[in-house]
Amino acid sequence: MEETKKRSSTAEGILVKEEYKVESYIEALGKEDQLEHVKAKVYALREENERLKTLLDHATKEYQTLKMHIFDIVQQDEQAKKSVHTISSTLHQVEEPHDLVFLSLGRSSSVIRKEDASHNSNKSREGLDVKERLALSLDSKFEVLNSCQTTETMSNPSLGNISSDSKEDETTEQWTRSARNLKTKKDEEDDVQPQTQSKKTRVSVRARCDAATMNDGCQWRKYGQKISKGNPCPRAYYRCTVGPTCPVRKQVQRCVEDMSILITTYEGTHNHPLSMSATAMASSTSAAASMLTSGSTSSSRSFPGTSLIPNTSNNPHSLNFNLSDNYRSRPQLYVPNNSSFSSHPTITLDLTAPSASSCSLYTPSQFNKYPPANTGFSSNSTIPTAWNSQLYTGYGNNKSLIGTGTQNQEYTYAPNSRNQIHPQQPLSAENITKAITSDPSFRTALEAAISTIVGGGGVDGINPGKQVYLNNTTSSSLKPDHDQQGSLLFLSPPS
DNA sequence: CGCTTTTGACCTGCGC
DNA sequence: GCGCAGGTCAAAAGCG
Repeated sequence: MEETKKRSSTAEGILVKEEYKVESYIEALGKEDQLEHVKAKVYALREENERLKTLLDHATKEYQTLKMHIFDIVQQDEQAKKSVHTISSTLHQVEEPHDLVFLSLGRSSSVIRKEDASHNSNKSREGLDVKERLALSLDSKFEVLNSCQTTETMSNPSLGNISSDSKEDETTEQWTRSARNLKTKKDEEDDVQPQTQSKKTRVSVRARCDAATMNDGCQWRKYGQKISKGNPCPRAYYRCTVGPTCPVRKQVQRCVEDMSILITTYEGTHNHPLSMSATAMASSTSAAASMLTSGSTSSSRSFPGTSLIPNTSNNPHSLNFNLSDNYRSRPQLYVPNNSSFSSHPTITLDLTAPSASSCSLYTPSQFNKYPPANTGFSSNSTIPTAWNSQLYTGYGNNKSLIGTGTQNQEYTYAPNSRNQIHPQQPLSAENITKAITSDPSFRTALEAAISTIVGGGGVDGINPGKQVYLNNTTSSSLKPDHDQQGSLLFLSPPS
């Protein structure tokens, strides 16, 4: 910026000198026929001067705007940390709260402006001349349960008791034990071991793909294939072959409802460096898995969860998704509690959901009721094209879900015309928020997603000049229309 | 020849 | 204990 200013002032000085020289020259010659020619030259020089001034002004404005955005991001990053405490304190005040976590990513100028009135963090954005914005927000909303919810909650020890970490830990442990249905002592010992835990936690990615498998940047070797019940399409089992001892495996199966949808389930932790594209996928899935594991276990206990990224590497390129028009759709996170997930908590990133202005939640019975949608994720795609994903996580018998969409109106809940809540959530907002805010890999993934969007100027529909906001706020709301509590991880779509 | 894929057998967990 | 389903193993086949 300073350099630009210097160059501009230098140019101005040169112009003034040249003007002076020319005028002197005219005087000396005294030739009228040359006067017009020289005047035109001077005029042209003045115009050039004006253009340079305009350029300088523009550059200065852009510089100020960028400064504001950096400030915004830093501010919201701080608020993200504060929100954990806010959520915690709110939970202490509200008995059996109904929690709602928002996580938005996408161009969302209108969304942001609508919520500006209630979100302090957005105040600084007022008056900014921004045509397009990328918004990444992390909001938490809490709801007081109605009587039905309370009954439901009381029947399930894993719900509601989130007023303190210790209580949460205790109830989560109770629920976990219940879900495991009196597992053996050996299993309990395994729970302490991170690797075992990570092995049990899975991240599933639903995406449209014509090829047999998604090209996620890793090398895989097929080691088995099975026809699973209820799906005529065989399920293929792959093992990571990048590292000789890499324990990561994935299952690939076509969706029975829509054969164009490929469901890829990852399990395990890479113990070797990954390519950038593989790291992108690994980080996103790892982050999702970390969320799941953070929400399902004691906060005092830490384990890596299903980390698909190498243990030893940083992942600055995580979530390196290619974006198409589908990026306008919000990623959706689901917590299915199918019985099949009881021993394998699974998060599903659904990259097939269409763009939606409101959100829906899904029960496991609705798990397959996805409407056809275009994600642009094809056999040629290296990475899913958009944060157009839905994330399911599943625990035991507690049917729950985190998600958004429009597909299932009967589950629609929209306190803000876009929010919905779903019954029987084993994950509390506190857990999710904790997980998100405390998990560096998730932050890394989101940040990388943003940088990808911003940096990927050539991607379809993406304006390289768009700006990014991190929005992390907390608010409260009542949701009396729902009879069960739930958590919603909401990645709002761009407007 | 080496690697990958295929495929039937085997193992394990869970529900009845 | 039995049957079922999911998951894994490993030998055989295929491929470049």
